[in-house]
Amino acid sequence: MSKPLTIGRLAKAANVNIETIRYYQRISLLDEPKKPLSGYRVYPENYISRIHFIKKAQRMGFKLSEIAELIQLDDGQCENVRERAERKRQQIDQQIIDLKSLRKTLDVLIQTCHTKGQNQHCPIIETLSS
Amino acid sequence: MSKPLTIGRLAKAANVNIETIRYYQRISLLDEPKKPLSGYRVYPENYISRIHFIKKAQRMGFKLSEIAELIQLDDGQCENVRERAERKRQQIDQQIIDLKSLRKTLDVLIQTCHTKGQNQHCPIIETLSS
DNA sequence: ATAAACCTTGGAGTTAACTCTAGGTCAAGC
DNA sequence: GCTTGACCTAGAGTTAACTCCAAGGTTTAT
Repeated sequence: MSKPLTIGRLAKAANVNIETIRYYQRISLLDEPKKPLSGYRVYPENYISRIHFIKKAQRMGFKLSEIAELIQLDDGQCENVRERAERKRQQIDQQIIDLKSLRKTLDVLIQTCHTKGQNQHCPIIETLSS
Repeated sequence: MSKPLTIGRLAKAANVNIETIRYYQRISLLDEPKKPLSGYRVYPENYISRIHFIKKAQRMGFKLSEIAELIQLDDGQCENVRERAERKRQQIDQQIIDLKSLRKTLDVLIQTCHTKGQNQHCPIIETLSS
């Protein structure tokens, strides 16, 4: 039978520092499994994907507190949860729009580089500051 | 004639704390205008949009050091600048993909809320942890 | 059965990005 | 012309998100 998922193995599997997991537990972003009477804590397998989720959301610019909120959407009653989800979705829409605009600016920059040679002053900042 | 753009007015116009501007100057993300022999520093108008740009880029998940890089793309020679821009664009593409996936998950959650009533366990985390 | 590797608790240290304070200088309005 | 609010410099303090450390207890591999 396969080895129990201790904190160290979880850290390796999820590709984070072991201390990061303890930190997430301290701020209750992750639940800490009960400590068995003797021995080490064992983590359920789905903690791996839970950490992946956190890391991905972070890369998208969410703060840990926002991620905690997202996770809570998952198990809350449907009252104003829907409203919160809708607000979050709007934020995301805006973020996508902004990123696309930045992407386009970079495209222009790259094109200018290709065709005009060096020393062209590109409109990267001006385009994005509207 | 209009009042000179001093640091305080710039802060107000760009909607940031005055100390944030001083901080950006300290880390040379913004140039500090020369201090006139007597009186206060005056900032060019385009500093307003420059700060807007910084803030927008930050909301998209760029670190200040990355933003400094983006700004430098603007006035560098074309040598490997293009390469850096292309790498950055790829990052952005991935970020857009991830955001779209998150958006979709939220949509599903919202729909489920609408149609199924409360107490449905929604797949928000599972969907995003791949 | 013992050493190497791993876990536990508690707390301290680090980095990025601000934000505030103090103690002084300057200038715009009454 | 003087007061009061804005600016200046230099440095300290704060918050989020880790990351590291010490001094022990536990497991596993040889």
